[in-house]
Amino acid sequence: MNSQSEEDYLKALYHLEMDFDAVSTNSIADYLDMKPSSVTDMLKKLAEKKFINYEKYKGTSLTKKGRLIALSIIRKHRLWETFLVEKLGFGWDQVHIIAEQLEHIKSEELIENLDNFLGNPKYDPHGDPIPNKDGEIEKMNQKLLVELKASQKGIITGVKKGTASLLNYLDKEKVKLGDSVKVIEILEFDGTYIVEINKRKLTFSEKICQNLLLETND
Amino acid sequence: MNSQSEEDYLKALYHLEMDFDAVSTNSIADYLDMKPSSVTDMLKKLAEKKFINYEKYKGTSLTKKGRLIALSIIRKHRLWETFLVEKLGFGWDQVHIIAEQLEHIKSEELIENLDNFLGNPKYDPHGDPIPNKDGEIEKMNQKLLVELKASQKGIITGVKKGTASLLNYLDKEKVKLGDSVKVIEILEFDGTYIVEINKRKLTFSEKICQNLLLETND
DNA sequence: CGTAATTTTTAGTCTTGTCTAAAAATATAT
DNA sequence: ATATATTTTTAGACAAGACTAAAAATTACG
Repeated sequence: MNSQSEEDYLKALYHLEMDFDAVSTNSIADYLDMKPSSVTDMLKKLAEKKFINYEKYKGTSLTKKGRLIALSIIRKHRLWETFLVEKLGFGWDQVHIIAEQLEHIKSEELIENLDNFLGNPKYDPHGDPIPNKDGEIEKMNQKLLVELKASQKGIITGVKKGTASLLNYLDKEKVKLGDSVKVIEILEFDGTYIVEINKRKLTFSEKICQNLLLETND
Repeated sequence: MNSQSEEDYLKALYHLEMDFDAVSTNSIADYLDMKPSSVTDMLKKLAEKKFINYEKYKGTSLTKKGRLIALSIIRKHRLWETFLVEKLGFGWDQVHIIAEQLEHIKSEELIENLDNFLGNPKYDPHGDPIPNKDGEIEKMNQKLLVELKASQKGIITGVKKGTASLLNYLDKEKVKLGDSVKVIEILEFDGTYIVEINKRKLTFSEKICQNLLLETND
């Protein structure tokens, strides 16, 4: 049985691996709001249990075993969020903190029954996909940024043919493939998109949005 | 904010106070399956926080403040049990362990929304009363079926402690908590009760009648 | 290339909540 | 009423998981 703390670390690792290739000790510490020394201690423990590949000073990554545990926590989190919004009438912005607690409840049967009760939803109220009990996540679709509406999210996968120069522009703006994009606002006047990437607000013209490819989940 | 462990102690105190007047250190240790020395440590801490009245070697009792916390945990426990049985299809006997985890989730709003979602139930699936948010427990006119005379009525609220197997029997007979019971006839010879439940006539042995709890209106 | 800055790890401390072993207080029984 | 048994508390240890401060490794820069 894994502790709540171990589960939090594995979940953090999973989320950080989406954004960065090698996950550094400091980035985990930032993410979990803890000191790097505490992180090092836990990484040793998780490596001992074969949940992560860890080499001193070299960063870390989840093993298959570790990833499955992370996905099972994410599954629980997103199912509980769905429950809180769909059944208990919470707003989608209120549920995260409560789900952070509920995700650690230990019972296979509970989560399967909850899943059925909710009608086996594929996405949570934030639009994030819910892993199935084998840790599989529905493959996402590719879309242009211009097809997204406010508050929707995607991951940058590339640019349309013949627009290689766009990549240079993105590079200059420190935007990389794999970066996560969230639409904050779309200006009605000229179709300009205001988006958030890596915690920074950026403004994209309509032309850019017509050429930027994203992976989304619907 | 109280720790899970503190909450477990307060809940134990509450249950033990029902059965015994003075709650001894050893009885708490037995109840929680811990060593008496650990209990002493925690009692000091709880006394410090004014949750209990504690005098060395003299036993302990809940303060008003402590009792309210205990009741709020019991409220959560029983609401979650109701949810698990009514909504997720768990059996009566499976829900206790899961509810022991769920009862420690911190969120006032969660429990109020859950209460409403469940239709503000007054009794949990075991027939135990659910305290309201002010810690008040509806005084029950709880009787055993065997105390009723012919033509009297009641609502099934549960079974006596230690007779969980009776629940299975009732289940098999399609009798649920909340069902209304009317005594049709009591056989003088062996005390067998003939009752009507859901428009069906059923026969209960005297032993069953001695263990079946009902809510009556007198 | 070598020094400075940054990142990561080590070493040692602290808190919470448990334990064991032994001492102290209380209860029981002749 | 005193010796014995039981209960309760104290004292000290330990594990988990966090922290601080300092050392070591890595990275970045002039």
